[in-house]
Amino acid sequence: MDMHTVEELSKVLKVLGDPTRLAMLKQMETDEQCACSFVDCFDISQPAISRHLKMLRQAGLLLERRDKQWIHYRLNEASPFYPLVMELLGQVELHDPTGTSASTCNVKSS
Amino acid sequence: MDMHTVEELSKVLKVLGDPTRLAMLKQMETDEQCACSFVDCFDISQPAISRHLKMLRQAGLLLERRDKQWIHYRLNEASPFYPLVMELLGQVELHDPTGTSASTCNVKSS
DNA sequence: TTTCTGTATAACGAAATCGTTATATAACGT
DNA sequence: ACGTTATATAACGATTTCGTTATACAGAAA
Repeated sequence: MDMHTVEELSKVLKVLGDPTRLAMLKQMETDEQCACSFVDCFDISQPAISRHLKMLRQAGLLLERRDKQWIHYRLNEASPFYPLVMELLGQVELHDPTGTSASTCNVKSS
Repeated sequence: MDMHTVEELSKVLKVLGDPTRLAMLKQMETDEQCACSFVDCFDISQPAISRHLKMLRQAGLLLERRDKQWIHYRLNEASPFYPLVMELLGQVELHDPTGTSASTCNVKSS
């Protein structure tokens, strides 16, 4: 098991401690996601989504792949926090992650 | 394994996402701690310590035991987040949790 | 009762957070 | 070139966070 300093770990937990970001990560649990899918899925503006993605990226939790004009994000399996993130996501219920999801959100299937 | 909603989990992660609170929890990992020991251990004021403890209590993570004028806090093993907290604490390095600990902090032993 | 120690709360300020709208940039299609 | 779509950044405001100092409360001891 990898060990972390209090500073490192608390920084990551702070990033995870937002319902929108946590729900975004949940959507990336199994597949990569296009940034635009988050815009459809959450009832916040596209710039707000973009900033959340930036925070997740800066925490080292995400990798991106550009395909034409779309940018696909996925979990960074090489992050020292990847095991932790996966375990947390495993404890997150599906359906309507934030109560803010639009009807097109692919996480809400029930 | 217990499951949590995104809302619940993100709320707890937010509480955990502060270096002082995470270090406080680390000190309670094995033993209960008197509130005053945190005051000695961190370079912030007593009221600041008190507010951090209140947040941890309100998140359901702590239980308290009054003994004369001292209040001893310990992890709430009945919290649905207790297993998660313990696992996180297991990934936290000891020594000088925040870089802010005073020389009397009992966590820094090396 | 007064005093001391331990803890909590009130009131305040600086900085961070998280949303918005407006605008810029990148890549595609016509 | 131009318009459209996808994404990022800038600028701003409301709210939250986290520290402080001052004060209140609780219990012990003189």
